Amino acid sequence: VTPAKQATADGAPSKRGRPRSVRAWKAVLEVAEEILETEGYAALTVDAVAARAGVSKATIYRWWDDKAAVAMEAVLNAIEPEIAAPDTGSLKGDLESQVLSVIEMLTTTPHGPALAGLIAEAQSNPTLAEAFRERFLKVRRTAARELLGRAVARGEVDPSTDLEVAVDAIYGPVYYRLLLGHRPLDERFGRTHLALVCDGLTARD
Amino acid sequence: VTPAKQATADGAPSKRGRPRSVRAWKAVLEVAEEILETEGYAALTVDAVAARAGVSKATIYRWWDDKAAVAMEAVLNAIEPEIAAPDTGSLKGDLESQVLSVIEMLTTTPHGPALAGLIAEAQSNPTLAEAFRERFLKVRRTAARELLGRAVARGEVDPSTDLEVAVDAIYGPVYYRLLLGHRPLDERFGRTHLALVCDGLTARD
Amino acid sequence: VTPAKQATADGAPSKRGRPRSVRAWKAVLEVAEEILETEGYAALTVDAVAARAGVSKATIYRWWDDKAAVAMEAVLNAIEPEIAAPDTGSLKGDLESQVLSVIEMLTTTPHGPALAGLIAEAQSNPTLAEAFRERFLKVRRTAARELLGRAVARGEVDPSTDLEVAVDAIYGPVYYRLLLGHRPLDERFGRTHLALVCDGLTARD
Amino acid sequence: VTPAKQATADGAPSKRGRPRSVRAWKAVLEVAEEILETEGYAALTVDAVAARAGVSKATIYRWWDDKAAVAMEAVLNAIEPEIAAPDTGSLKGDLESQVLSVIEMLTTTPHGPALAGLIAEAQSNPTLAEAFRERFLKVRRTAARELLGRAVARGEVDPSTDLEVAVDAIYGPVYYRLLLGHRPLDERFGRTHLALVCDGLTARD
DNA sequence: CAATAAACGAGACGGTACGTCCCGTCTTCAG
DNA sequence: CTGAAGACGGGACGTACCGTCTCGTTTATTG
Repeated sequence: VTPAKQATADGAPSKRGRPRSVRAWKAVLEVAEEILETEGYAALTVDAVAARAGVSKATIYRWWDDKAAVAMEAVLNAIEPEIAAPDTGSLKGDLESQVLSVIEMLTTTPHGPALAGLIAEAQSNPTLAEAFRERFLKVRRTAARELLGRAVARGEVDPSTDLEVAVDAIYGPVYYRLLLGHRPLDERFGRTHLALVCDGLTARD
Repeated sequence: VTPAKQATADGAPSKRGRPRSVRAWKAVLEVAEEILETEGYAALTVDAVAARAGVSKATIYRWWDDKAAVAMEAVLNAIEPEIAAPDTGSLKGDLESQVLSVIEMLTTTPHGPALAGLIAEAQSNPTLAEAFRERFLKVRRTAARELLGRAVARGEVDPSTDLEVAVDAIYGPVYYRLLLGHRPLDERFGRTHLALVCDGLTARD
Repeated sequence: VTPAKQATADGAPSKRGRPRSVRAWKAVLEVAEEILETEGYAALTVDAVAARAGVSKATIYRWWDDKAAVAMEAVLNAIEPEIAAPDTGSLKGDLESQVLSVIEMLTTTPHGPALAGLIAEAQSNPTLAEAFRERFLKVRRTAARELLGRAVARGEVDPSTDLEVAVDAIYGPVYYRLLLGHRPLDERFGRTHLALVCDGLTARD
Repeated sequence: VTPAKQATADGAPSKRGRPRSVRAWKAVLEVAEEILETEGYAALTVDAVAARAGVSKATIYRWWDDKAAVAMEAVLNAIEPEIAAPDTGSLKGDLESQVLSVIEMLTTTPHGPALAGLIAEAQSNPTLAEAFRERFLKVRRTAARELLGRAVARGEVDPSTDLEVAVDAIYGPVYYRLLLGHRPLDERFGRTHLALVCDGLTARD
């Protein structure tokens, strides 16, 4: 994970001057994550983060555009590594392996509400929206596309299938339930949903 | 559409004193809609609505719980009637008839961003979330369920299919694209998406 | 004393809407005066005034342009009535009566440092400077001019004397000592100084 | 003019290590003077001086206690030499020679506002106040006292006159007009004012 | 001629106050 | 008794300087 602002335009940190404080950087993200997890996105204020982290507001605004940027980095920092997509030998196995673990992350950890808060914020913050797509969505959609690519190679899925639309079919309903909350987002839903998607994807032969 | 608050606790309007101003009620909703459509949810402030509508803030808060309630009613007021779901004789026809018109509404009118703003707000406002589900989602999901019911009756769809999950499969990707914006939400997407869902729903026989 | 900002442009308070809170108005000025007297001008912050007065910052900024305006009104509120200028029958008597009491006010009360702080602030705040001249200086200089007018009428002072310059001769050295602090501003100084000025003013016949 | 801080505690500059940069010292004072003259005391920030002078803030704070010290040295650097007090043979002549040139300096050069800013700052900075008295006021008051001493020697002024009070009578009104701005500080005022003071000082015989 | 020591530029840091904005509530008067 | 007007307390926002603190980089003097 890289910070939202770089010391220099080309992305390489400046070698001159006092180096960025790693302590401050870590403290900000830890506190932000903690607030997000315990009190939710609405309770995340820059003043609170600064106070709890023992950091000045100026330092926060030096490195992040606004509180949304802090929130996103805090969330990504806590989540990112877990994009596992093992090859189980079948489309259904691959899908369940990946999607059920995403659902578990969204519901059994505090990251689900945090991500929802981020997506909410993104509705009125184009910069955050773009960053979210680039740094969160992209890797996950790519992973899903790879999984689908394997299924195409195996002959399970018709090669003419639009994989972007397929990825939407897989993840759309998951985020739909996360954000709208009309029905529980649980394993049972995940399995039923994936069965339906699988049928759709493999029915083309 | 009924206002969020009733005049008295028992739901019956008071008979004494000055009657409520219909002018104020309409003006508030019109101005709110106008702001939502031209400047977006973030620019919708209660002060602005009150000033432009020539209405006092107290009046707004007398009728609505908070600005989110005003926003929701304004949006619903502008959208609601259009839940058409004609019987075209086939699942695919019914789905396209309904979903493509929803997509058109979300993208060619200013209601899409307004709804997205509302959903965003709902992430930190449980009351709004519940009201949104009850007053916006419910009717649309019911309409979709009816359409699916007809397909079951026709024998196109297996009776054991979980229709709630099917509705998620239909609408989830649409709102996913609306809220995340990673890909265009257009007719082309709608048709491809619905073809996939149709295959999934009809593959069970 | 009138507030720095009026409810309406013509100076008359608006009759519509919630009236200005007298409690808030008084609390702000009392707290400001208290801080000025105990901790000095530099310690006077809008946040501190708001917090101690139980008033929101918005309320302060609604009625005063900036903290300088609050400070000035607080100081004037505490000082103003005391512009006594009794007719003692002689120029020297009149001068001592007025100037020695001004010196006493400037040195034995906390108003001296407060006024010095105000004059300091006025160096970089033209609005405050103008208000200070209008609401503090003017009345005092007018009182001094009247006193000199009586001396002219009595024949003690030559009628051709420029009274504005005479007022400067009287008060200039007092504020000079107040602001520069190179020598004590005390009664002894006042008497010696006034004797010199008197000689100058009465030497013209 | 000597800098506010010395290299070592005993006042002797260290002989080891890199010597102080004369370039930096000059650049700081030049930039400070320039800002004072063009934008005023309020616009004088240490960051701005450092940036424009191509000097680090640390260097500024190594040589001066705070920005007030920089400002004072910059002002003194620009003004100091001109304390001329020629013997014209009469009190009035000497006074006009000295005071009118001071008034000219205060009004036709940018030093007047700069000095006013310094005096303002001194109200909340005792160190600056003391330094200002020692390094600016003292020499000028001494020069005035010498001028008065000659008048006493000549028999124009009574020997019992308190010369400190006389100096206040001479310069008090000048700084009073500079700082309060209620009336123009011009040559006309200077001549009228000095005539009055002269009358007072020579009326005692 | 290296080693050493101090001053240098750059610029990040904690801190504090600023003035603005919006929320949801409260208080008056007019109809 | 409602409604417009508009002031209120609260609290977050993002900005601006302050004076301090690292860094890596000169630049003289010392050994």
